[in-house]
Amino acid sequence: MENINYEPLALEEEEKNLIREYGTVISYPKGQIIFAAGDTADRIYLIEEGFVKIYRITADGRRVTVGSMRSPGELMGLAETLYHGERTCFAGAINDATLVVVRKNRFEELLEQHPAIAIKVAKTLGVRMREAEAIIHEMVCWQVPGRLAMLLLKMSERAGVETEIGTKIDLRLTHEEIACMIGTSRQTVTSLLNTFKQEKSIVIEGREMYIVDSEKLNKWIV
Amino acid sequence: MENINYEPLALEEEEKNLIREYGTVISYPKGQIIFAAGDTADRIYLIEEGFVKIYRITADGRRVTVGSMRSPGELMGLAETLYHGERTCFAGAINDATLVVVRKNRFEELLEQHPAIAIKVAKTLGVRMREAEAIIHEMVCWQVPGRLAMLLLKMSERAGVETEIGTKIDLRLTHEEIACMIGTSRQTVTSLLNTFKQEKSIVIEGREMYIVDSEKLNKWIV
DNA sequence: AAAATACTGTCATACACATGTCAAAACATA
DNA sequence: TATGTTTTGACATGTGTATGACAGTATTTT
Repeated sequence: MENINYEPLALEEEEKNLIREYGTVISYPKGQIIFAAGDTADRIYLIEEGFVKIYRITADGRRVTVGSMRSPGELMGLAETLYHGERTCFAGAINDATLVVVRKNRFEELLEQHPAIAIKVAKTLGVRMREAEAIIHEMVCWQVPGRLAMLLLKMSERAGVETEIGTKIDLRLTHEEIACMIGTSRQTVTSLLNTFKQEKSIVIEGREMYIVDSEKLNKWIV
Repeated sequence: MENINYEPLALEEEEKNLIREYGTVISYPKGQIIFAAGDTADRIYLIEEGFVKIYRITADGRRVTVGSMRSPGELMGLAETLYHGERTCFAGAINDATLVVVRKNRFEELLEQHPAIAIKVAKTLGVRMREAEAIIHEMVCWQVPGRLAMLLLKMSERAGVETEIGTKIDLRLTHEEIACMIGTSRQTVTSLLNTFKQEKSIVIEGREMYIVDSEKLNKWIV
């Protein structure tokens, strides 16, 4: 198995400071929608705290999480702001979140005055492209168990906290939400998580989850 | 149905000329591999003539076309060259192709000296991100007939030539290749194309294909 | 603390599509 | 033109996973 791993291209502290200078801080409570499809894409965001999911809603009301999840330190809302002018997806705070918001014209000034940031933005989008391509690849080639195992591993890497029991993922996602991320049904997620629990590769306590045996999870990824 | 359409963000003629100055022209015959997974990503390409497909190969030898197809006037090979240093996918000439090749360090000079190009590159990647997200969305939500219909419509838009019969798509793709693009099996493509042929939304002559009724095709896209 | 809501577990049924196989047709090469 | 190779067409079988339904269990809200 290819285990390509693009650690999210981190911004340098000085780059973040530049962005902070150009923007203002806003807080969003858990569950709040940060932007919605159809909104004018006139601003970009730097995540200071919290996790954000990017998703679409289909004509028949189904949710699909495209492009996984954005973590603290990452920029978001770049693509449409740079080009299209209108959001094509939703962004929602998975938990309480603090973001730096930079308005489009300010952001453009920033890019023009600091070409290094423009290049960084291009690099970031490059990495995300590859991530998105990897997801397409997974959707086509892997079955649901593999996709779920991969999601858990990715989440533990990005949002995991080491504990005695194992890596704790404290995102409090419902099975429904997980299903949207990997393109399957809620019931399938339920039964697969139980399978993983039985083979002792994960431990679930309430809605907290611990990855205890990533090797075993890896075996599901064909 | 949402019919988001990101026409590939075209480069201005003067921008292309700049890129041409920084690179050299190379021709590839039909079928030739332009770069392969694992290659060092030390150059980017501007397509002058011909179409190029971007694909991956799985551990078990299956091909998956991620991110559709690149057309004349488009840049390719950006993402990894900007960041990662190693190709994660293959690029193959669908038909005879002519490309301008720019080596990485020359490209970086170009970006630094012409911030407008850097911003354009970021925009291009932004558009492709959205395209990739749209594909993920389609993979999750749509069934195979819808995905095939959409592929045909996209191809007619990007590589189509108007004729008396209808829009001609002269890419000479095999059913196998089409299957890789939409994540299905060769047999399913064969039988679906026959269905489309019977309902007279497409006409097939040899390996040339004509879209004669895009409305009917659109109906397959749920 | 009670009531309402949202989430999880489990089953039975259905079906879209993969897979395997084989023959016919088209294409490429000698 | 003849011959090997690739592509297409057709069908029969198998399976992963969706869907729906309902009971039990957590979480919120009142």
